[in-house]
Amino acid sequence: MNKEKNNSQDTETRILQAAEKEFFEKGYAGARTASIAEIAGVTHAMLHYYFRTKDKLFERIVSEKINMMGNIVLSAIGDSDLPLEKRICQGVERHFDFISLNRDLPKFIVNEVLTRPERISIMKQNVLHFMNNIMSNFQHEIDEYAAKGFCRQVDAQMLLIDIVSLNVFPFMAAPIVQGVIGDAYGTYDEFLAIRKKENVETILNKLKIR
Amino acid sequence: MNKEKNNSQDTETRILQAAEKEFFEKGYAGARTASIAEIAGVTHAMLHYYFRTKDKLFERIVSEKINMMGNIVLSAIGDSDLPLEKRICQGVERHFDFISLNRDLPKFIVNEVLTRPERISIMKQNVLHFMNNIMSNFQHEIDEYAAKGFCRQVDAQMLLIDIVSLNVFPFMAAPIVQGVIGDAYGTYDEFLAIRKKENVETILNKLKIR
DNA sequence: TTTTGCATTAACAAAATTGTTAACCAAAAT
DNA sequence: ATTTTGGTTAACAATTTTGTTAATGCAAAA
Repeated sequence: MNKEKNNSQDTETRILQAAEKEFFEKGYAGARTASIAEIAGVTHAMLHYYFRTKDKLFERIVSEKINMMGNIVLSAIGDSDLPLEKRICQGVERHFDFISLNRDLPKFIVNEVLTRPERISIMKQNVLHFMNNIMSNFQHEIDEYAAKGFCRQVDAQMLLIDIVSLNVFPFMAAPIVQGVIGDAYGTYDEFLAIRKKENVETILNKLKIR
Repeated sequence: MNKEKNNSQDTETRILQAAEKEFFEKGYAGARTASIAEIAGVTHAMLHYYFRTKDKLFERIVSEKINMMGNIVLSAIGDSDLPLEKRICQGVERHFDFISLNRDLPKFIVNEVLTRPERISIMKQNVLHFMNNIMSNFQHEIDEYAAKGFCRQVDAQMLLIDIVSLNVFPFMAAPIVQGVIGDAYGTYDEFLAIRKKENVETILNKLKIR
Protein backbone atom coordinates (compact mmCIF):
# COMPACT_ATOMS: atom_id res chain seq x y z
CA MET A 1 0.00 0.00 0.00
CA ASN A 2 2.89 2.35 0.75
CA LYS A 3 4.29 3.49 -2.56
CA GLU A 4 8.04 3.31 -3.17
CA LYS A 5 9.31 6.82 -3.00
CA ASN A 6 11.97 8.50 -5.11
CA ASN A 7 15.02 7.35 -3.24
CA SER A 8 18.15 8.84 -4.75
CA GLN A 9 20.25 8.33 -1.63
CA ASP A 10 19.34 4.70 -1.49
CA THR A 11 20.10 3.80 -5.10
CA GLU A 12 23.42 5.62 -4.98
CA THR A 13 24.58 3.64 -1.98
CA ARG A 14 23.13 0.45 -3.44
CA ILE A 15 25.22 0.99 -6.56
CA LEU A 16 28.29 1.70 -4.42
CA GLN A 17 27.81 -1.47 -2.41
CA ALA A 18 27.25 -3.53 -5.53
CA ALA A 19 30.30 -1.96 -7.14
CA GLU A 20 32.46 -2.80 -4.16
CA LYS A 21 31.35 -6.41 -4.29
CA GLU A 22 31.90 -6.71 -8.05
CA PHE A 23 35.25 -4.89 -8.09
CA PHE A 24 36.51 -6.89 -5.11
CA GLU A 25 35.56 -10.18 -6.70
CA LYS A 26 36.62 -9.51 -10.28
CA GLY A 27 38.93 -6.51 -10.26
CA TYR A 28 38.47 -3.46 -12.45
CA ALA A 29 38.95 -5.19 -15.77
CA GLY A 30 36.77 -8.17 -14.90
CA ALA A 31 33.91 -6.16 -13.45
CA ARG A 32 30.93 -5.37 -15.67
CA THR A 33 28.87 -2.23 -15.17
CA ALA A 34 25.80 -4.22 -16.18
CA SER A 35 26.47 -6.76 -13.41
CA ILE A 36 26.93 -4.01 -10.87
CA ALA A 37 23.61 -2.49 -11.88
CA GLU A 38 21.93 -5.87 -11.72
CA ILE A 39 23.31 -6.62 -8.25
CA ALA A 40 22.17 -3.18 -7.12
CA GLY A 41 18.75 -3.84 -8.61
CA VAL A 42 18.72 -0.81 -10.91
CA THR A 43 18.92 -0.29 -14.66
CA HIS A 44 22.44 0.12 -15.84
CA ALA A 45 21.68 3.57 -17.17
CA MET A 46 21.29 4.60 -13.53
CA LEU A 47 24.86 3.66 -12.86
CA HIS A 48 26.02 6.07 -15.52
CA TYR A 49 23.56 8.69 -14.36
CA TYR A 50 25.08 8.67 -10.87
CA PHE A 51 28.72 7.99 -11.61
CA ARG A 52 29.15 8.95 -15.25
CA THR A 53 31.75 6.29 -16.07
CA LYS A 54 32.97 2.95 -14.81
CA ASP A 55 36.26 4.62 -14.09
CA LYS A 56 34.81 7.31 -11.82
CA LEU A 57 32.79 4.72 -9.92
CA PHE A 58 35.93 2.66 -9.47
CA GLU A 59 37.92 5.61 -8.18
CA ARG A 60 35.26 6.19 -5.50
CA ILE A 61 35.80 2.66 -4.22
CA VAL A 62 39.57 2.81 -4.50
CA SER A 63 40.00 6.00 -2.51
CA GLU A 64 37.76 4.62 0.21
CA LYS A 65 39.84 1.46 0.42
CA ILE A 66 43.18 3.21 0.32
CA ASN A 67 42.22 4.87 3.58
CA MET A 68 41.18 1.58 5.15
CA MET A 69 44.57 0.22 4.26
CA GLY A 70 46.17 2.87 6.42
CA ASN A 71 44.27 1.59 9.43
CA ILE A 72 44.99 -2.03 8.61
CA VAL A 73 48.72 -1.42 8.90
CA LEU A 74 48.63 1.03 11.76
CA SER A 75 46.41 -1.27 13.80
CA ALA A 76 49.32 -3.72 13.85
CA ILE A 77 51.36 -1.43 16.04
CA GLY A 78 48.97 -1.38 18.99
CA ASP A 79 48.35 1.26 21.68
CA SER A 80 51.45 3.12 22.76
CA ASP A 81 50.25 3.35 26.38
CA LEU A 82 50.42 -0.39 27.00
CA PRO A 83 53.56 -2.23 28.12
CA LEU A 84 55.49 -3.62 25.19
CA GLU A 85 54.38 -7.24 25.28
CA LYS A 86 50.73 -6.35 25.74
CA ARG A 87 51.03 -3.77 23.05
CA ILE A 88 52.34 -6.26 20.56
CA CYS A 89 49.78 -8.93 21.47
CA GLN A 90 47.05 -6.41 21.00
CA GLY A 91 48.54 -5.11 17.77
CA VAL A 92 48.84 -8.52 16.15
CA GLU A 93 45.34 -9.49 17.24
CA ARG A 94 43.72 -6.28 16.15
CA HIS A 95 45.42 -6.44 12.78
CA PHE A 96 44.38 -10.05 12.33
CA ASP A 97 40.78 -9.24 13.23
CA PHE A 98 40.72 -6.28 10.92
CA ILE A 99 41.73 -8.42 7.97
CA SER A 100 39.31 -11.10 9.05
CA LEU A 101 36.52 -8.56 8.66
CA ASN A 102 37.88 -7.38 5.30
CA ARG A 103 39.17 -10.56 3.78
CA ASP A 104 39.26 -9.37 0.19
CA LEU A 105 40.89 -6.05 0.92
CA PRO A 106 44.55 -7.15 0.72
CA LYS A 107 44.00 -8.81 -2.65
CA PHE A 108 42.24 -5.72 -3.93
CA ILE A 109 45.07 -3.48 -2.78
CA VAL A 110 47.72 -5.71 -4.31
CA ASN A 111 45.91 -5.88 -7.65
CA GLU A 112 44.32 -2.52 -8.10
CA VAL A 113 46.54 -0.17 -6.13
CA LEU A 114 50.06 -1.58 -6.12
CA THR A 115 50.02 -2.03 -9.88
CA ARG A 116 49.53 1.70 -10.56
CA PRO A 117 52.20 4.20 -9.55
CA GLU A 118 49.77 7.12 -9.00
CA ARG A 119 47.75 5.12 -6.53
CA ILE A 120 50.79 3.88 -4.71
CA SER A 121 51.88 7.44 -4.10
CA ILE A 122 48.39 8.38 -2.87
CA MET A 123 48.60 5.51 -0.43
CA LYS A 124 52.03 6.55 0.72
CA GLN A 125 50.87 10.09 1.33
CA ASN A 126 47.91 8.88 3.39
CA VAL A 127 49.77 6.32 5.45
CA LEU A 128 53.45 7.01 5.48
CA HIS A 129 53.28 10.38 7.16
CA PHE A 130 51.70 8.96 10.31
CA MET A 131 53.69 5.79 10.16
CA ASN A 132 57.14 7.29 10.48
CA ASN A 133 56.41 9.00 13.79
CA ILE A 134 54.64 6.02 15.26
CA MET A 135 57.34 3.67 14.11
CA SER A 136 60.17 5.70 15.56
CA ASN A 137 58.37 5.85 18.91
CA PHE A 138 57.82 2.14 18.71
CA GLN A 139 61.50 1.56 17.98
CA HIS A 140 62.41 3.74 20.97
CA GLU A 141 60.21 1.71 23.24
CA ILE A 142 61.79 -1.49 22.04
CA ASP A 143 65.25 -0.03 22.53
CA GLU A 144 64.46 0.91 26.11
CA TYR A 145 63.16 -2.53 26.96
CA ALA A 146 66.19 -4.06 25.31
CA ALA A 147 68.54 -1.79 27.26
CA LYS A 148 66.94 -3.01 30.48
CA GLY A 149 67.52 -6.57 29.32
CA PHE A 150 63.83 -7.38 29.04
CA CYS A 151 63.85 -8.20 25.34
CA ARG A 152 66.08 -8.51 22.36
CA GLN A 153 67.06 -5.52 20.29
CA VAL A 154 64.78 -6.10 17.33
CA ASP A 155 64.10 -3.87 14.35
CA ALA A 156 60.63 -2.33 14.56
CA GLN A 157 60.15 -2.18 10.81
CA MET A 158 61.10 -5.81 10.36
CA LEU A 159 58.70 -6.71 13.15
CA LEU A 160 55.89 -4.83 11.45
CA ILE A 161 56.55 -6.62 8.18
CA ASP A 162 56.56 -9.94 10.04
CA ILE A 163 53.18 -9.20 11.57
CA VAL A 164 51.54 -8.15 8.34
CA SER A 165 53.05 -11.05 6.40
CA LEU A 166 51.88 -13.67 8.88
CA ASN A 167 48.42 -12.21 9.28
CA VAL A 168 47.62 -11.53 5.65
CA PHE A 169 48.68 -14.81 4.10
CA PRO A 170 46.10 -17.21 5.58
CA PHE A 171 43.37 -14.99 4.15
CA MET A 172 44.88 -14.27 0.75
CA ALA A 173 45.85 -17.88 0.14
CA ALA A 174 42.94 -19.41 2.03
CA PRO A 175 42.06 -22.06 -0.59
CA ILE A 176 45.61 -23.41 -0.78
CA VAL A 177 46.12 -23.36 2.96
CA GLN A 178 42.83 -25.15 3.38
CA GLY A 179 44.02 -27.76 0.90
CA VAL A 180 47.26 -28.27 2.80
CA ILE A 181 45.86 -28.50 6.30
CA GLY A 182 42.69 -30.40 5.40
CA ASP A 183 40.43 -30.58 8.43
CA ALA A 184 43.24 -31.15 10.92
CA TYR A 185 42.17 -28.05 12.85
CA GLY A 186 38.40 -28.27 12.31
CA THR A 187 36.68 -25.70 10.12
CA TYR A 188 38.74 -23.02 8.45
CA ASP A 189 37.48 -20.41 10.88
CA GLU A 190 38.59 -22.62 13.74
CA PHE A 191 41.98 -22.91 12.10
CA LEU A 192 42.12 -19.13 11.81
CA ALA A 193 41.52 -18.73 15.54
CA ILE A 194 44.43 -21.05 16.24
CA ARG A 195 46.54 -19.34 13.65
CA LYS A 196 45.94 -15.99 15.28
CA LYS A 197 47.42 -17.24 18.57
CA GLU A 198 50.27 -18.85 16.67
CA ASN A 199 51.13 -15.54 15.04
CA VAL A 200 51.15 -13.75 18.38
CA GLU A 201 53.52 -16.41 19.70
CA THR A 202 55.77 -16.20 16.66
CA ILE A 203 56.13 -12.46 17.08
CA LEU A 204 56.69 -12.60 20.86
CA ASN A 205 59.33 -15.26 20.26
CA LYS A 206 61.37 -12.81 18.28
CA LEU A 207 61.45 -10.51 21.27
CA LYS A 208 62.21 -13.01 23.99
CA ILE A 209 65.79 -13.42 25.18
CA ARG A 210 66.99 -16.93 24.33
CA MET B 1 71.17 -12.85 -46.86
CA ASN B 2 69.80 -15.83 -44.99
CA LYS B 3 66.04 -15.84 -45.52
CA GLU B 4 63.79 -16.19 -42.53
CA LYS B 5 62.36 -19.63 -42.76
CA ASN B 6 58.82 -20.72 -41.96
CA ASN B 7 59.17 -20.84 -38.26
CA SER B 8 56.02 -22.21 -36.73
CA GLN B 9 57.82 -23.31 -33.57
CA ASP B 10 59.21 -19.88 -33.05
CA THR B 11 56.00 -17.89 -33.43
CA GLU B 12 54.13 -20.29 -31.19
CA THR B 13 56.62 -19.85 -28.37
CA ARG B 14 56.79 -16.12 -29.00
CA ILE B 15 53.03 -15.93 -28.55
CA LEU B 16 53.28 -18.01 -25.39
CA GLN B 17 55.96 -15.78 -23.92
CA ALA B 18 54.02 -12.66 -24.81
CA ALA B 19 50.87 -14.18 -23.34
CA GLU B 20 52.62 -14.98 -20.09
CA LYS B 21 53.86 -11.43 -19.80
CA GLU B 22 50.45 -9.92 -20.58
CA PHE B 23 48.45 -12.29 -18.37
CA PHE B 24 50.88 -11.83 -15.49
CA GLU B 25 50.72 -8.08 -15.72
CA LYS B 26 47.02 -7.59 -16.33
CA GLY B 27 45.27 -10.84 -15.43
CA TYR B 28 42.91 -12.71 -17.70
CA ALA B 29 40.23 -10.03 -17.89
CA GLY B 30 42.67 -7.18 -18.38
CA ALA B 31 44.78 -8.89 -21.02
CA ARG B 32 44.06 -8.14 -24.69
CA THR B 33 44.71 -10.70 -27.39
CA ALA B 34 45.70 -7.87 -29.70
CA SER B 35 48.37 -6.71 -27.21
CA ILE B 36 49.70 -10.22 -26.88
CA ALA B 37 50.00 -10.49 -30.64
CA GLU B 38 51.69 -7.13 -30.83
CA ILE B 39 54.20 -8.01 -28.09
CA ALA B 40 54.91 -11.27 -29.88
CA GLY B 41 55.34 -9.38 -33.14
CA VAL B 42 52.69 -11.28 -35.10
CA THR B 43 49.27 -10.44 -36.46
CA HIS B 44 46.54 -11.16 -33.99
CA ALA B 45 44.95 -13.64 -36.38
CA MET B 46 48.01 -15.82 -35.76
CA LEU B 47 47.16 -15.99 -32.10
CA HIS B 48 43.77 -17.44 -32.93
CA TYR B 49 45.29 -19.69 -35.56
CA TYR B 50 47.59 -21.29 -32.98
CA PHE B 51 45.46 -21.22 -29.87
CA ARG B 52 41.93 -20.85 -31.18
CA THR B 53 40.65 -18.72 -28.29
CA LYS B 54 41.96 -16.43 -25.59
CA ASP B 55 40.67 -18.94 -23.08
CA LYS B 56 42.66 -21.87 -24.47
CA LEU B 57 45.80 -19.77 -24.60
CA PHE B 58 45.24 -18.77 -21.01
CA GLU B 59 44.74 -22.35 -19.88
CA ARG B 60 48.12 -23.24 -21.40
CA ILE B 61 49.79 -20.65 -19.19
CA VAL B 62 47.78 -21.53 -16.12
CA SER B 63 48.55 -25.25 -16.18
CA GLU B 64 52.24 -24.49 -16.60
CA LYS B 65 52.16 -22.18 -13.59
CA ILE B 66 50.11 -24.49 -11.41
CA ASN B 67 52.96 -26.97 -11.63
CA MET B 68 55.53 -24.34 -10.73
CA MET B 69 53.47 -23.57 -7.67
CA GLY B 70 53.95 -27.12 -6.49
CA ASN B 71 57.69 -26.63 -6.52
CA ILE B 72 57.50 -23.26 -4.85
CA VAL B 73 55.84 -24.77 -1.81
CA LEU B 74 57.75 -28.03 -1.71
CA SER B 75 61.05 -26.18 -1.99
CA ALA B 76 60.27 -24.68 1.42
CA ILE B 77 60.65 -28.02 3.13
CA GLY B 78 64.26 -28.63 2.20
CA ASP B 79 66.24 -31.84 1.71
CA SER B 80 65.27 -34.62 4.05
CA ASP B 81 68.86 -35.90 4.34
CA LEU B 82 70.14 -32.80 6.08
CA PRO B 83 70.04 -32.27 9.84
CA LEU B 84 66.93 -30.39 10.90
CA GLU B 85 68.37 -26.92 11.33
CA LYS B 86 70.29 -27.05 8.07
CA ARG B 87 67.27 -28.43 6.35
CA ILE B 88 65.10 -25.56 7.47
CA CYS B 89 67.70 -22.93 6.62
CA GLN B 90 68.03 -24.39 3.17
CA GLY B 91 64.28 -24.70 2.75
CA VAL B 92 63.53 -21.10 3.66
CA GLU B 93 66.37 -19.83 1.48
CA ARG B 94 65.44 -21.94 -1.54
CA HIS B 95 61.83 -20.95 -1.29
CA PHE B 96 62.77 -17.29 -1.00
CA ASP B 97 65.07 -17.52 -4.02
CA PHE B 98 62.45 -19.33 -6.05
CA ILE B 99 59.95 -16.53 -5.51
CA SER B 100 62.64 -13.96 -6.15
CA LEU B 101 63.05 -15.47 -9.62
CA ASN B 102 59.28 -15.59 -10.18
CA ARG B 103 58.10 -12.45 -8.47
CA ASP B 104 54.76 -12.20 -10.17
CA LEU B 105 53.83 -15.84 -9.74
CA PRO B 106 52.18 -15.61 -6.30
CA LYS B 107 49.96 -12.75 -7.40
CA PHE B 108 48.99 -14.65 -10.53
CA ILE B 109 48.10 -17.74 -8.51
CA VAL B 110 46.07 -15.79 -5.98
CA ASN B 111 44.13 -13.96 -8.68
CA GLU B 112 43.70 -16.45 -11.45
CA VAL B 113 43.79 -19.81 -9.72
CA LEU B 114 42.48 -19.34 -6.19
CA THR B 115 39.40 -17.54 -7.46
CA ARG B 116 38.17 -20.54 -9.51
CA PRO B 117 37.22 -23.77 -7.79
CA GLU B 118 38.13 -26.05 -10.72
CA ARG B 119 41.66 -24.71 -10.79
CA ILE B 120 42.05 -24.96 -7.06
CA SER B 121 41.26 -28.65 -7.24
CA ILE B 122 43.72 -29.15 -10.11
CA MET B 123 46.37 -27.52 -7.96
CA LYS B 124 45.49 -29.65 -4.99
CA GLN B 125 45.76 -32.81 -7.05
CA ASN B 126 49.18 -31.80 -8.35
CA VAL B 127 50.63 -30.67 -5.06
CA LEU B 128 48.76 -32.16 -2.18
CA HIS B 129 49.51 -35.77 -2.97
CA PHE B 130 53.24 -35.30 -2.60
CA MET B 131 52.90 -32.87 0.21
CA ASN B 132 51.20 -35.12 2.71
CA ASN B 133 53.97 -37.71 2.68
CA ILE B 134 56.74 -35.17 2.86
CA MET B 135 55.00 -33.26 5.60
CA SER B 136 54.42 -36.28 7.78
CA ASN B 137 58.11 -37.24 7.48
CA PHE B 138 59.02 -33.69 8.31
CA GLN B 139 56.78 -33.75 11.37
CA HIS B 140 58.38 -37.02 12.46
CA GLU B 141 61.81 -35.53 12.21
CA ILE B 142 60.76 -32.55 14.29
CA ASP B 143 59.20 -34.86 16.89
CA GLU B 144 62.42 -36.87 17.20
CA TYR B 145 64.54 -33.78 17.69
CA ALA B 146 62.05 -32.48 20.20
CA ALA B 147 62.06 -35.80 22.10
CA LYS B 148 65.83 -35.50 22.42
CA GLY B 149 65.39 -32.01 23.79
CA PHE B 150 67.10 -30.32 20.83
CA CYS B 151 64.14 -28.23 19.79
CA ARG B 152 60.62 -27.36 20.65
CA GLN B 153 57.71 -29.49 19.60
CA VAL B 154 56.40 -27.36 16.76
CA ASP B 155 53.70 -28.10 14.23
CA ALA B 156 55.17 -28.78 10.78
CA GLN B 157 52.17 -27.40 8.92
CA MET B 158 52.18 -24.20 10.92
CA LEU B 159 55.88 -23.86 10.26
CA LEU B 160 55.34 -24.28 6.52
CA ILE B 161 52.66 -21.61 6.52
CA ASP B 162 55.02 -19.33 8.46
CA ILE B 163 57.74 -19.79 5.89
CA VAL B 164 55.55 -19.16 2.90
CA SER B 165 53.83 -16.17 4.55
CA LEU B 166 57.10 -14.48 5.44
CA ASN B 167 58.75 -15.14 2.11
CA VAL B 168 55.90 -14.21 -0.20
CA PHE B 169 54.83 -10.93 1.34
CA PRO B 170 57.86 -8.74 0.59
CA PHE B 171 57.44 -9.57 -3.08
CA MET B 172 53.66 -9.30 -3.35
CA ALA B 173 53.51 -6.06 -1.41
CA ALA B 174 56.85 -4.70 -2.60
CA PRO B 175 55.66 -1.16 -3.35
CA ILE B 176 54.11 -0.69 0.09
CA VAL B 177 57.04 -2.24 1.91
CA GLN B 178 59.37 -0.03 -0.06
CA GLY B 179 57.30 2.96 1.00
CA VAL B 180 57.49 1.99 4.65
CA ILE B 181 61.19 1.22 4.85
CA GLY B 182 62.35 3.96 2.52
CA ASP B 183 66.04 3.53 1.81
CA ALA B 184 66.96 2.50 5.35
CA TYR B 185 68.40 -0.77 4.02
CA GLY B 186 69.79 0.46 0.69
CA THR B 187 68.15 -0.64 -2.55
CA TYR B 188 65.14 -2.89 -2.43
CA ASP B 189 67.19 -5.86 -3.54
CA GLU B 190 69.60 -5.19 -0.72
CA PHE B 191 66.66 -5.09 1.66
CA LEU B 192 65.48 -8.41 0.26
CA ALA B 193 68.83 -10.02 1.01
CA ILE B 194 68.58 -8.85 4.61
CA ARG B 195 64.98 -9.90 4.80
CA LYS B 196 65.90 -13.40 3.65
CA LYS B 197 68.27 -13.83 6.60
CA GLU B 198 65.68 -12.33 8.92
CA ASN B 199 63.12 -14.90 7.81
CA VAL B 200 65.52 -17.76 8.42
CA GLU B 201 66.15 -16.40 11.91
CA THR B 202 62.44 -15.97 12.60
CA ILE B 203 61.77 -19.57 11.70
CA LEU B 204 64.73 -20.98 13.63
CA ASN B 205 63.60 -18.97 16.64
CA LYS B 206 60.37 -20.89 16.72
CA LEU B 207 62.36 -24.10 17.05
CA LYS B 208 64.89 -23.04 19.65
CA ILE B 209 64.30 -23.90 23.28
CA ARG B 210 63.84 -20.73 25.31
C1' DT C 1 56.91 -28.84 -62.35
C1' DT C 2 53.01 -29.33 -60.00
C1' DT C 3 50.84 -30.10 -55.95
C1' DT C 4 50.09 -30.19 -51.20
C1' DG C 5 50.14 -28.47 -46.67
C1' DC C 6 50.92 -25.10 -43.57
C1' DA C 7 51.95 -20.33 -42.12
C1' DT C 8 50.60 -15.71 -42.77
C1' DT C 9 47.92 -11.58 -43.73
C1' DA C 10 44.27 -8.21 -44.13
C1' DA C 11 39.85 -7.41 -44.08
C1' DC C 12 35.74 -8.47 -42.09
C1' DA C 13 31.94 -10.29 -38.89
C1' DA C 14 30.12 -11.06 -34.35
C1' DA C 15 29.79 -10.35 -29.75
C1' DA C 16 30.27 -7.98 -25.62
C1' DT C 17 30.62 -3.72 -23.12
C1' DT C 18 30.37 0.99 -22.20
C1' DG C 19 28.06 5.17 -22.64
C1' DT C 20 23.96 8.34 -24.37
C1' DT C 21 19.43 10.08 -25.38
C1' DA C 22 14.74 11.18 -25.39
C1' DA C 23 10.67 10.34 -23.25
C1' DC C 24 8.19 9.51 -18.84
C1' DC C 25 6.82 10.11 -14.12
C1' DA C 26 6.20 11.61 -9.34
C1' DA C 27 6.74 14.95 -6.10
C1' DA C 28 7.94 19.62 -4.70
C1' DA C 29 7.98 24.54 -5.80
C1' DT C 30 5.80 28.48 -7.85
C1' DA D 1 -3.06 24.40 -11.44
C1' DT D 2 1.24 24.36 -13.78
C1' DT D 3 5.97 24.35 -13.90
C1' DT D 4 10.15 22.57 -12.56
C1' DT D 5 13.28 19.27 -10.84
C1' DG D 6 15.46 15.10 -10.46
C1' DG D 7 15.04 10.11 -10.73
C1' DT D 8 13.87 6.39 -13.85
C1' DT D 9 13.44 3.63 -17.98
C1' DA D 10 14.05 1.50 -22.49
C1' DA D 11 15.95 1.74 -26.57
C1' DC D 12 19.84 2.87 -29.03
C1' DA D 13 24.67 4.36 -30.44
C1' DA D 14 29.66 3.86 -30.10
C1' DT D 15 33.47 1.49 -28.97
C1' DT D 16 36.22 -2.23 -27.83
C1' DT D 17 37.41 -6.87 -28.17
C1' DT D 18 37.20 -11.44 -29.77
C1' DG D 19 36.95 -14.56 -33.41
C1' DT D 20 36.58 -15.89 -38.66
C1' DT D 21 37.43 -16.22 -43.51
C1' DA D 22 39.16 -16.02 -47.97
C1' DA D 23 43.12 -14.97 -50.41
C1' DT D 24 48.36 -15.21 -50.64
C1' DG D 25 52.92 -16.99 -50.27
C1' DC D 26 56.27 -20.37 -49.64
C1' DA D 27 58.77 -24.59 -48.78
C1' DA D 28 58.96 -29.35 -49.19
C1' DA D 29 56.88 -33.58 -51.16
C1' DA D 30 55.02 -35.88 -55.14
